[in-house]
Amino acid sequence: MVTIKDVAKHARVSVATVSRVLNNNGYVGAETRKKVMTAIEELNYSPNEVARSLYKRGSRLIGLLLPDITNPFFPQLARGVEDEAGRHGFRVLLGNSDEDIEKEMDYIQTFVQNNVVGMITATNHVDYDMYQSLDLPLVLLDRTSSSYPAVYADGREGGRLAAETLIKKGAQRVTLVKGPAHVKPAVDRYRGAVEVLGEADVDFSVMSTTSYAFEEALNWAEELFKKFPETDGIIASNDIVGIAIIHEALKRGKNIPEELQIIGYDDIPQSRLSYPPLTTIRQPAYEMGRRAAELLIQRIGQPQQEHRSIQMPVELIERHTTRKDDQE
Amino acid sequence: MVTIKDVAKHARVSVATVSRVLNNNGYVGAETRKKVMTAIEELNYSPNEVARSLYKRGSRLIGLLLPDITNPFFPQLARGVEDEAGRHGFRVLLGNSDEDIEKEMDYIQTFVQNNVVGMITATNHVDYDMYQSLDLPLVLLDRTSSSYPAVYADGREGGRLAAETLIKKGAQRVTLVKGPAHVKPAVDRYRGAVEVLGEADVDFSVMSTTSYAFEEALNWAEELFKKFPETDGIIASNDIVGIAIIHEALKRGKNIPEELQIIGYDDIPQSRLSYPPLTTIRQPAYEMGRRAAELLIQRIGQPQQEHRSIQMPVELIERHTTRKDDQE
DNA sequence: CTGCATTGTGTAACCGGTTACATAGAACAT
DNA sequence: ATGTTCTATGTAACCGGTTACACAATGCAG
Repeated sequence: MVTIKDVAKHARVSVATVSRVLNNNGYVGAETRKKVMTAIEELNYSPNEVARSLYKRGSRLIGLLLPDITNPFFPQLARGVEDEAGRHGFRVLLGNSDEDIEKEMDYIQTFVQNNVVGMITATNHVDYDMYQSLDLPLVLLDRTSSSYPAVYADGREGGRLAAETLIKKGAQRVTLVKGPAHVKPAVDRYRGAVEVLGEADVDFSVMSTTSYAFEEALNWAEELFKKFPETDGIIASNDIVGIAIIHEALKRGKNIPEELQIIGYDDIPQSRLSYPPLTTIRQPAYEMGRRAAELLIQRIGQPQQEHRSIQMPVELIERHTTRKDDQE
Repeated sequence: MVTIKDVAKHARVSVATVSRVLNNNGYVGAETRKKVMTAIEELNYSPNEVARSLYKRGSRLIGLLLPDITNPFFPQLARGVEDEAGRHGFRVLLGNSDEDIEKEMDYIQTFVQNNVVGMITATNHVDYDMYQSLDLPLVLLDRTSSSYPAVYADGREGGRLAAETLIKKGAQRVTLVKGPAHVKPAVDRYRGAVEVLGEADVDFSVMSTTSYAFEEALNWAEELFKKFPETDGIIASNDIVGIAIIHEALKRGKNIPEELQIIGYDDIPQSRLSYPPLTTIRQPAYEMGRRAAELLIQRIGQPQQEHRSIQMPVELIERHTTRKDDQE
């Protein structure tokens, strides 16, 4: 490994001078600068980030904690933060918590041990000691809290929008699929939907599910049709179960959207690929990730700043699992 | 931040002693050990990984370079390596190359700057200087090379298997979708399929595509049916375009699998969710990631070892876009 | 010509760990 | 009793950077 000392020796200057040209601070003579530059070139030197980080007490790393990148909603968030972070010279240390506190704490410890300069986390547990005692810039992503800045989409509004849409399009017996109770955004959108359904002139039932896992999505769908065979409008807890429901409905010979309307949540990329393509409530995932990184980097610059949260708009993406306007 | 010095002071011993109890090496008296342990507890101390890494010239980080975690095949690889790495106390620094050499080189630099102890990479460019001059344990994932150990699935065999299956099930006019030319595994499976199709008594045509992106998948599908409306068997370049093809076929009123059979590649989780569920060639992605991490960690232990590659089996997953055996 | 500010460069302390080496007491062998 | 080995602990060098500080040369004002 070629170190700053090698460069210094090669250029016949001190390490301090090399460091100064690297960081472009302090005084360096034009002549000297050139010598150093060539030495760096010739030795193909690149500074050790670890050493720098030790002295500076801060790396160029950002910790990113997500529930599970295997769920197609999250890779988009991740790319958003990664791309924006990269644009500012930061890199991402990624952790999947699987919504498990143990893992979450482990990762946070790792982040701290590696001197990350900030953290972005999609957690339901900001109120734990672990976070409280952290004195790092921190931004919540896809989650909210009164104590930290956050970037999130309005789940309640999303839930309302889904329910309103279904009602407006003439669904009479709505089934609302409720996501896992320990996942905050899932309950937000559930509540939003219930608010609207409760006020409207429709029958509705709720089916609870306990996970978003692919493997179980088809089971939820099957269970749903067993319990509520007469339903003519389904609000899925997310696009995955939405797509699973399309599958199951088609299997049972239901006509979509004439007999049965379905509306998903998230607008993951594959929801336009289903047939019929899934109507859904879009969360701008990539953009959310990007904004979170932006916010974090801003706070790394001025940590004192009072915190600002960003609520992103949700949006109805009308595809073909809902009817063309069926005004009452 | 609480450092080893604070602990030492608090326990009235030297930093060396604290370090010795932390690492469980050297001699430490029972009494002293206890004192140190309590001090650690009381101060809630956890050692700074950066400092350790500097001295040891090696962190507990592994660099993982993937094309794009937004493509659902890769998150599974990523989880495989992450989980296995975690089991051995390693963490993952993730980079998305987008199959772009610039980005790839940037990430590699970041990895070495951060003293990663090893790298796992899905690259088509192992032969570049960047890699040659690297003296880190390195394993290829989902790619091959004669110079490095690799974990990959047999693409040629997968292509053959897909073609054989379609032929055996009675397809007469096969369309083979060829993936991007610069992605190695894509051309392997293409070649495998061509081998079999060339020998068989069927007509076949090839349609070239230049990306795996979601946004374009439907366009490829549309183009395919325009160019080859009479096809009765399609080998998709991966499951995403497979699913897009199902969509387009259904839209055009084709009966699947009676009129048209489709076979995908990868077995991403969502391919069982399509309707009809997609028959596909499975690559054991999670397991591949896991094995790659395993292999890498092994090599970190004994770097001299001559390198072993692991070829994982591909497997036909018969779902409902192919017919129940239609023996000739 | 003198004094002060500006420019250029080097020396060494520092970041927070690990470990080689020194030192000393205890245990054991002869 | 003495030498040797084992156990226990501390001191200080080291990892590869950054930067405070010291010092010298130069420029410029008065």
